[in-house]
Amino acid sequence: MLDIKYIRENTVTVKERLNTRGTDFANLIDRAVELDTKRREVIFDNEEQKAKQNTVNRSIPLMKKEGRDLTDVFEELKTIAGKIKEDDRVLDEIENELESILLSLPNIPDQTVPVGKDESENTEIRRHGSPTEFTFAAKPHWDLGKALGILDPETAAKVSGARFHFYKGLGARLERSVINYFLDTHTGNGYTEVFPPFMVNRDSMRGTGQLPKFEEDAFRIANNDYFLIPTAEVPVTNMFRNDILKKSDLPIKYCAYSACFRAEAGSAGRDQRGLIRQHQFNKVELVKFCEPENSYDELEKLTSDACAVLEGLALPYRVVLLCTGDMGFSSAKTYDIEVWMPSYNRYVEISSCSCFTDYQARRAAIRYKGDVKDKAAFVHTLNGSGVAVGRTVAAILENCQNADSSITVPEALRAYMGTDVIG
RNA sequence: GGAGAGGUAUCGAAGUGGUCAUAACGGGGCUGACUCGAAAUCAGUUUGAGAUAACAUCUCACGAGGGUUCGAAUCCCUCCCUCUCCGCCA
Repeated sequence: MLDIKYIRENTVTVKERLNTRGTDFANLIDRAVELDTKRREVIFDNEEQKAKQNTVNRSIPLMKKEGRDLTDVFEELKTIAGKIKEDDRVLDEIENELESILLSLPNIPDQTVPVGKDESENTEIRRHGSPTEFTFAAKPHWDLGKALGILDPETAAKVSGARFHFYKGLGARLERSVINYFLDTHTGNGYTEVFPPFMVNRDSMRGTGQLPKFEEDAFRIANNDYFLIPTAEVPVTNMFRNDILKKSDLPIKYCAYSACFRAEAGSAGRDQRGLIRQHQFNKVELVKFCEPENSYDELEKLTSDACAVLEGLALPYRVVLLCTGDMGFSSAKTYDIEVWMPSYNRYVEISSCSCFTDYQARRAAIRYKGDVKDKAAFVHTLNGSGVAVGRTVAAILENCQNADSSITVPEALRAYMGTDVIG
C-alpha cells in the first residue's frame, strides 16, 4: 500500500511512475486525493464535536452532585451525538473507498528499474555458465521422467486433475534431495529455517498483496475462509503482521520450504507438459525484513544467495532485471533468475527476487524501532525463491541427461541421493 | 465437536455505566542519585494511530466488528483467539 500522504504531496510523480507499469492510474489517484481532502475535512469537524462532547460529559457527574436539572444539557448532548454519528458514517464511507483504491494501486517502481512494456524489455544482468550442448538428441524432462519411471502425470490426473504430478522412486527422492540441499545451503548462509502453515487467513493474503486484487489466482478452502498459500512468502512475511520489531534484531533472514498452490487462472494452454507449471509445486523461499536504507543492498545479497544454489548444482543460468511493465504488483524492483532449459531452448524463470520497500509492511503493519523514543517506522520486506524445486528437478533432468536417458546426479546432491546416477 | 474460564501497556494484574485510561497495584526496561564498582534503596521515565506548520492542542484504540446510551473496558449481539476438562485424531 502506498502512503496517502506521499500521494497527496507528490501526486504528479506518483502518477508518472505508476503509469510506467503500463496501466493508467491517474483517475484512481485523483479520486484518492479528493477523498483524502474530504476525509480530513470531516475529521476536523468531527473531532471538534467529540471534544465538546467529552468536555460536557466529564462535568456531568459534578453537576449531578450539585443536584442540577440536566434536561437541557442532555438535549444539547443528544444533538451533538447525532452529528457525531452522522460524521462517523460519512467518514466510514470515505475511508472504505479510499482504502479500496489504495489497496488496488501497485508499488512504485524504483528509479533503477528500466521502463518497458513487457518481458521483451527486461535487462539481462549477467550469465553464469553457458547453454548445455549435447552430442545426441536431448530429451525434454517429461520424456526422461517417463523413460525412467520417475514422473507420472497420468496417475496424478486421475487422482487429482491436470497440472499435478506423482514423483516416484528416485524422482521423489530427487525432489526431496533438492529441498534439503537448498535449505542446508541457505541456513549455512545465515538464514533461519522456518516451516510455515500452508493455509493462511484473508488478512495475511491481503498483507502481502495477493488480495483483494488477485483472488482468482488462489485456491480458497470451501468450509473456512482460508487460502492455500501461493508461496511461503505469505505466511513468513505475515509472521510479524501488526508487530513492532527491535531495530537491533534487523535484518531478519528466513528460509522456508513449502508446497505452493496456484490456480493458474488464465494460463490455460501454457506449459502443459512437464513440471514447469503445476497447481502444486515445492519451493524454498527466502524472506528478509530490514531497515529501509539497506533494502536494495539486501536485494543484491538475496539474489546472489538464490543464485548460489544453482551454481552449486552447476546449472547454467542468467539474471534478468525486470522492466516496469513486467514487474509484480507489490514489488519495487525484481530480479528474475532463469535457468537454462534445453527443451524450451531458452532460459526459464526459476526464481523471482524482489524488494517491496515499505509496500507490504504498510499493508501488514510491520514496523520497527530502536530507542523507546524513536517513532515506529515501517520495515522493508524482501523475498525471493531460493529456488523453485520442481523447475530445478526439470532442469537437472534435462541438463544432466546422458545419451541413454540416464541422469548424472550433480555432485552436491549425491550424498542426499545415495547414488551418482538415475537410470 | 461438548462444557467451563479468559483476552486491559513490556509482563502479571485491578477496574462491572460517569467525576484519575497512559490506565491503580506489583514486576521488568531505561535515566539519574547514593557507591571505588555492584547489589539494595530512592527519584524520574517507559503504547500506538490520526488531525495539525507544530515534540502545543485535540481525537481514537481495553481481542475484532456492530448495537444500546447524553456517556461503554463495564450492558447486549456476532466473530476471532488462548487456557482447562471431556470427546475425536496423526
